[in-house]
Amino acid sequence: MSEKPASPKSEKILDAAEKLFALHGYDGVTLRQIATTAGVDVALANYHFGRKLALFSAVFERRAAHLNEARRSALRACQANAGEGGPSVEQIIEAFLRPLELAQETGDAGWQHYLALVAYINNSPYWGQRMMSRLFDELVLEFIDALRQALPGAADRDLFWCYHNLSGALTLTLAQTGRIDTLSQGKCLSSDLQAAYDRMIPFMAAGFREVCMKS
Amino acid sequence: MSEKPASPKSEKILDAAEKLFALHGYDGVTLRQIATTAGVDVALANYHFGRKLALFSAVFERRAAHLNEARRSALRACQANAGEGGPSVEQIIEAFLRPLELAQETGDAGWQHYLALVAYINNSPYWGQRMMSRLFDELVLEFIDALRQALPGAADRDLFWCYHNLSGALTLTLAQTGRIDTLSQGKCLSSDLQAAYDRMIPFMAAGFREVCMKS
DNA sequence: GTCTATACCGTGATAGAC
DNA sequence: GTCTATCACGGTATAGAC
Repeated sequence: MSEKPASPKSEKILDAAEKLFALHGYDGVTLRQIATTAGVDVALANYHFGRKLALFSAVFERRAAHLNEARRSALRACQANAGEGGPSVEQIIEAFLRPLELAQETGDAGWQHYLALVAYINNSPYWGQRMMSRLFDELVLEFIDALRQALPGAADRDLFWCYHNLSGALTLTLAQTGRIDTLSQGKCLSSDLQAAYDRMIPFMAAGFREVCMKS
Repeated sequence: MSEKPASPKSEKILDAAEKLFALHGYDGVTLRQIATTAGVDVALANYHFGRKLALFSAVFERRAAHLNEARRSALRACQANAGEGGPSVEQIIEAFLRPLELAQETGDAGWQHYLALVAYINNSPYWGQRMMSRLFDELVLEFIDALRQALPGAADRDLFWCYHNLSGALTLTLAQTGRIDTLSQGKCLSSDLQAAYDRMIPFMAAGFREVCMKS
């Protein structure tokens, strides 16, 4: 699972780029800032990764397989535990979300930055279509298949739009913008992922049922 | 409602900036691109608006009052139509969403770009907290008050987190990234806002009820 | 008051010397 | 692997035309 880094410094570069791209977006970050943050020379990023865009892609790809694996095994586990009818909508959504919470609970700040970067990319009219599908569609379609089974008779269009709602709420959560902190005057905190997921799971499950089972 | 433009060309600049900022974000756009798109000289943006950041703010502010007014009167209207108990969760959410649909149906592409820009800002860890609250919190809190009334006994924290889910789904919708087009293999289209809102309203209403009325 | 032409100077990505 | 040079492009100020 853990590929050995090409070099210690190239990992530092990826870490720095991950953090800065997540916060400021692709164009909001310079290679110089990345190099400074990583404590290396400006040209080293170029040496290891080539052009800026390739570095961006490398950051995006670095943790994608890990993430997909964690989600896939959570889905498999809940499918194995479920009876003949398969897992419930709640269980499937939980399998989709909880691995993200765990990733951010490891204390590895890198995961938090990575997920904020995914949020940035997913919500971008420019990058969203360009970069998400290749790495994530296959697994997302597995989840949607599972949901289709849990929601007999659901129309595909309804399923996809419901997934869109889930994806949007999740994206805003991962971005951790701090907006809910202000809006709620401190009653809720962007950084409190457990509170977010605890409510997202029943919320989304009820939404899926309402829209997909109205028949 | 329609303030007269400071000059014909300054409106062109705002239109161009709105479109480009929405697509590429603040740092992804140069003043030269904006000027070229607007068909004016580079220095004119500076003359009318000052620094780049001030132009960005001007774009963000230009349509905010219109949008808030449209939403506020939709809320007032559904409150007036409702009986003693006040409007339902569905009606409140509809009042929150439908004005956006209408704005984009006027054929004015500017509104579409503007709403995509709001999506960009709302989802940005950098701009989200910095720019959303001043213009939008007051009205959002009115909506949350209405929801609190429609969901008796709801805890504030639950209400805010549910609003966060609604806001996230809406944000991804407004960004119109085209991702759902690919994921669904054309069964759903980002540009089909009516399809999105038709499902968002029952979806979100069911989610609010599930989380806020579990008592 | 509105707008254009142009110049300034810092900073960016990237390539080539070491 | 690292240091440094290159050269284009960025935001912005100024001068003056209409």
